[in-house]
Amino acid sequence: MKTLRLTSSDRAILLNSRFFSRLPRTAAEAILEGAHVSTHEEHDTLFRQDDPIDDVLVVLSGLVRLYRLGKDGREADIAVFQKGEVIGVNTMFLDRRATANAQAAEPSIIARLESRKLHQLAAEDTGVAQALLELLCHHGKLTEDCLAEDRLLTAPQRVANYILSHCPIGSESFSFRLPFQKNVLAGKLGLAPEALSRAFSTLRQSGVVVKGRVIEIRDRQALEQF
Amino acid sequence: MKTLRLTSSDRAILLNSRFFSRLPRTAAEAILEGAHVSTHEEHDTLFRQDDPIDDVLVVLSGLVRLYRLGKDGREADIAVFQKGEVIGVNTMFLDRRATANAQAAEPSIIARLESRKLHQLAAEDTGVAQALLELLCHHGKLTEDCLAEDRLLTAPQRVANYILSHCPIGSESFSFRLPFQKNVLAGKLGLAPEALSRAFSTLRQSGVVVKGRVIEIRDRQALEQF
DNA sequence: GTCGTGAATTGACCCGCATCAAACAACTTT
DNA sequence: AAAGTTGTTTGATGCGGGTCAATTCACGAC
Repeated sequence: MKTLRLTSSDRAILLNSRFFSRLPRTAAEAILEGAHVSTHEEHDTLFRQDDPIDDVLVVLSGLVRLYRLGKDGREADIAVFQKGEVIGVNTMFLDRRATANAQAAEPSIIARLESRKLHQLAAEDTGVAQALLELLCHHGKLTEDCLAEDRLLTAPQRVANYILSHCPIGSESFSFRLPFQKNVLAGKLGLAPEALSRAFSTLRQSGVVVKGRVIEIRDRQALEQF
Repeated sequence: MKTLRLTSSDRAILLNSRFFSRLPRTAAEAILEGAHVSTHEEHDTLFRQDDPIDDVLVVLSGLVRLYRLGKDGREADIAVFQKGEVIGVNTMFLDRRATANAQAAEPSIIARLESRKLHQLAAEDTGVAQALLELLCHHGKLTEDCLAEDRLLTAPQRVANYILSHCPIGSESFSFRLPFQKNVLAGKLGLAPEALSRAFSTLRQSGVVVKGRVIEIRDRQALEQF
């Protein structure tokens, strides 16, 4: 891993991200001031549970998995972050210690923002605070969704849900490419890879065709009522 | 359900709550201005998923269960709120629609704060925003904890965890009274009531004695390593 | 105290998914 | 083309916990 300054394309990615685009421009600039960039290989650990955290991370490219460890060493994914998503805001307002482990799930480029500075800006500028509030609410909702899905849905239902969430409204049949390995998807859905595979083959009878990373949906209705 | 103004003891409960105590005093006063109170019987519904929400709720007494419904009518608890806890902040910064159902799990008294006003105060006063940020981070962490527990721990382990979280540090044996029905605890832990019961009887061999709502712990060590 | 009602427990059974092992497939490497 | 390497699928098996039914228990009303 090496640390660099931001390139102009890095800046562009950041400024277009969901979070930055809600930030007052001056604040966005101020935060970018102290930003650095690091590159990581697959399986690199970005931080570990209970580590003291001084930076907020933003994924510029690649994929980051956030997970907790059980006593027996098993891993439970809490969240998966893609390009433009922000990691570690929670930490900033708690005790500054990570509540989970973060690991690159593919080769990744990560922007690191000083959380002290961001925290301070939030204390000075309600626009910044507002953006953070929206970000946290959004994260919170995703986690809640996840929890509810775990408790209410079977494996094929979760997968059907995931597929539908990638389906443009109105279209009856369509196809898309998984944004990451099935491995990672399984973790995100709280499944073992084998269970994901079996779920896909169950869904075949509802018009889901899987070819490598490409998912094709032939009958949206059937999926919805699964 | 009937709606009233705040009594002075209501005010006291609010001002001592985790959230209000972090609020600038003037802001706290301002919010209390427009506050109302409602009383509810057990099983009363406070709001339903997708309902438009105009108030943030604070539990003055009793207990509120937040849950989602599955297609088949099964319920999955997202969170349980006790005295002094705040419900519906997420909603305020999203699309103002409830992401879950809320129901009184026992006879309850609820304070209702105008979320418009709170939102506005947050936009004017970074102190208010700060308090909200901390609140959201805290909620977020609890939900994450829940998700991780669901995925990593068996029923007896979750129960052991719950018990330990109520154990004052340092004491080797102690006892406490469950703050709500086992029913509710089961839901909170993502278990059927029967599973909770079985978990308790599994833990008996580790020195846990259950008498009605009172839990007695004889051997903390044994619990921790479960 | 007795009674009655809802909560909690226990037993029997079954389903979903984790786990382990092995076969396959898609890519690299040589 | 052959041999790894890594990701994915398939099969066999076992455990955890959900569900249904039947008691038993706890607690408030009387």
